[in-house]
Amino acid sequence: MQIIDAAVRVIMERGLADTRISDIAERAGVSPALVLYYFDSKDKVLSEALTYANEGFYLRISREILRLPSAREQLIRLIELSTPGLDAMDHQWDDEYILWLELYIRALRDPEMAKDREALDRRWHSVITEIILNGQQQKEFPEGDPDEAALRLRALMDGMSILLVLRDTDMTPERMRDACIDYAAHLIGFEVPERATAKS
Amino acid sequence: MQIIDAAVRVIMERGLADTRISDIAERAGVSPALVLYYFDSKDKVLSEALTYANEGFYLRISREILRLPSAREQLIRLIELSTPGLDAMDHQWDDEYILWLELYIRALRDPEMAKDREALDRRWHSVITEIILNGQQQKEFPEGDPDEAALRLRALMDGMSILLVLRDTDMTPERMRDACIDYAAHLIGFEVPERATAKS
Amino acid sequence: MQIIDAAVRVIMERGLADTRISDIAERAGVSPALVLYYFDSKDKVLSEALTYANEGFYLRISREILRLPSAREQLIRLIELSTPGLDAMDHQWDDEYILWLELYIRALRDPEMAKDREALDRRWHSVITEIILNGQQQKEFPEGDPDEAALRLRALMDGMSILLVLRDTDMTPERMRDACIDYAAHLIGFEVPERATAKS
Amino acid sequence: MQIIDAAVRVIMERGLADTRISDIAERAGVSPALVLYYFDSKDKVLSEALTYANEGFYLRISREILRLPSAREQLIRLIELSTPGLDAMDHQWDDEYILWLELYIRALRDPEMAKDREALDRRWHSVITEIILNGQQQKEFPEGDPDEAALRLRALMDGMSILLVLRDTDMTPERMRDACIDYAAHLIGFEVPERATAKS
DNA sequence: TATGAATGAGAGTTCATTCAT
DNA sequence: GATGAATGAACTCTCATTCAT
Repeated sequence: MQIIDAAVRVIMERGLADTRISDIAERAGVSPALVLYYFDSKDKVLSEALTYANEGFYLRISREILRLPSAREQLIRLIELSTPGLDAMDHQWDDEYILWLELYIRALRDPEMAKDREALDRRWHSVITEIILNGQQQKEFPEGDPDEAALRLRALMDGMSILLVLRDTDMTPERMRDACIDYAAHLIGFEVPERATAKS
Repeated sequence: MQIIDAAVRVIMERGLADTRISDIAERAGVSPALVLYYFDSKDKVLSEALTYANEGFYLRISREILRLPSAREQLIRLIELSTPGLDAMDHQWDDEYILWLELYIRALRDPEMAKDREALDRRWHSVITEIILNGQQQKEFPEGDPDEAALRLRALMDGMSILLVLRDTDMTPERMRDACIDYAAHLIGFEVPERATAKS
Repeated sequence: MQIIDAAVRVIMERGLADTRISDIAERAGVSPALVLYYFDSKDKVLSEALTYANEGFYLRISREILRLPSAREQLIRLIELSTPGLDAMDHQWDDEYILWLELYIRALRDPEMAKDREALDRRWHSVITEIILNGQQQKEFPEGDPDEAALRLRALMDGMSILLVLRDTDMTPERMRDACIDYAAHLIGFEVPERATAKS
Repeated sequence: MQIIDAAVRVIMERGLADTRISDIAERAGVSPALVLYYFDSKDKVLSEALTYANEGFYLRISREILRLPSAREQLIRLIELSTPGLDAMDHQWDDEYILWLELYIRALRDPEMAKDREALDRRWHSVITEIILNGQQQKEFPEGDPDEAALRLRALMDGMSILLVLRDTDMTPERMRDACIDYAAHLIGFEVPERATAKS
């Protein structure tokens, strides 16, 4: 929706804490009162915006990954799509990871948000375990604990994404991609393709 | 100082965005006006509190690590000390990682904070590279790129710390410790000690 | 009408000052916009509701009183019907006196309402004086000033009704009835019937 | 205090429901924020203003009455002082009865206020019963139930005060005074002094 | 007739900051 | 140093009212 979209943009720009209802309204081209007409309170707008954005992220990734034939390719593509600033085509979402960070911070104190956070993380987690499990069943990957692998891989991806959205001078999208692919290969037990390592 | 200490506590409890000058004053047992008498503005109090806390974290870790004889032990201890909730002795600092998160969020939009963040991260980074370099020079570790290893290890530690302070149901301090030690061993090339892997 | 009825109920429950158009609409099962379609403004709805309710009170009382043969019985019945909570049969109107109070308050500052208030009071006053006059003409009552008697009796009834709707612990419907009948008897000069005094 | 005083005036003028914090602030010559600095919320200001005003009323009356030698004179003076607009000397308090009305209305729905209302009424009630009891003990008045007399007298005074503050065309301060004195004489059993009846 | 969408005008409240003492 | 008093600037939220459909 128009308002939720505006909210997502504003949160990315100003941060959750500095987002005012009037910012969202202005961005959406409506009056502040209308924002509260649809969502009953500021908190509700922000919550819905956050979950909506994560929903979108999840859908975008799932859709593209399901097309790929092998589990290894799926995993690599998932890493690439999760790497802010890697794909030249759609830079609109480079800073989407900021929303995750904001969600995390808010989840620290807001129990409602904590539940949302856990649910979203769990879904994200199962996207990864599904791929691994699939690869193991197709004998593409060796035996192993998919949950442990996914947990570790997710954590590395998280830690690196943070550095990227922070524009850390030492971190680049390529470095993140390569590190994550290497780690995934190590954890799950598959060969790193040539191209990826070449750039590192 | 009394006020800065109070500020750190309050930020941990309420979050950066929800911390009021009066909260800090109340915690420190002084009047709100006095807080602004010493620090000229709210932003200054918060900044100083954040860097002060990180300073403390850095000192506490450095001090303990320098005592240890081997690089491997230093690295493992560094990981353990960085793992929220692992050491039973001093739970006061379990949630200190929250401060890093808050600092990251603020660094996204506040250039001043961004500089502080980069400086602190750089110092933290060099603590790790120093250990690795040392180990390599002592022939304890094989040759390798200490920067790349440190960057990757730091990212995994960050990603896992987040889950711990978020009280994620799937994550435990032991899991974090083991995963990070495994990863460090893999990246740098040393043997994982028995005890650590046993619990994983 | 449906909307006016709803308005009366809502005013009794929430008070004049806290009654919102949307409350009335909700109670009437229509949209807030429709309320303003029929009545042009919030003030108009409230005014009409107030006068409508008083109209109803007046009609209910007049109808029942005119059936009674003697002036004394009429007066006693009028007192009983005006006593909140006395008649077990129709408790729906127990708190109707609240509407008078609200009307009084509003009449303090709203000249339009002040006129309505005076008109309603005047009609109520003449209901009483008519009864007294009638009784005097029928030689049922001795000579006297019906206006003075009515004014005084009304005031006592008002003062006691307030305590009843306030659920004052010292006041009961029976106490009010007996006191008012006693006073009427004293003012106008008739005998208090046995039953009434027995309970006092 | 300055602010409470201002609040009392504003409530008298605008009514409880229409009194804004900014009205009170303006009247007191301070900023709206200061009003909330001393009283934590609008409700608190209004409550305190109401009880403070009633307190003042009670004190003013008590002080003057205690000087008088006989119970009858005390009672008559109490009635006179309670009659809005009667005493030419201090017209500042003529409309103070408005505050009681507002308090009553609010007490209908606000349990906190309901308690205050009952307490204030009870104190007012005992002022009257004390006088009656005293008169009976001094053999100035015959035997009788002081509570019943006080309840009835209070109700008449209330009912008539309302008409006076409403500026009802039929009601005058003198009429109220005479009616109340007559009623008191009748209830308690004393002689009405010449002067009072002369004017009626 | 009936309504959902939309808005403008406030209102209370919060809070960093200033200043006299 | 230290504080209470005081304020201005926001900001969220409420609500009567309007209007297109």
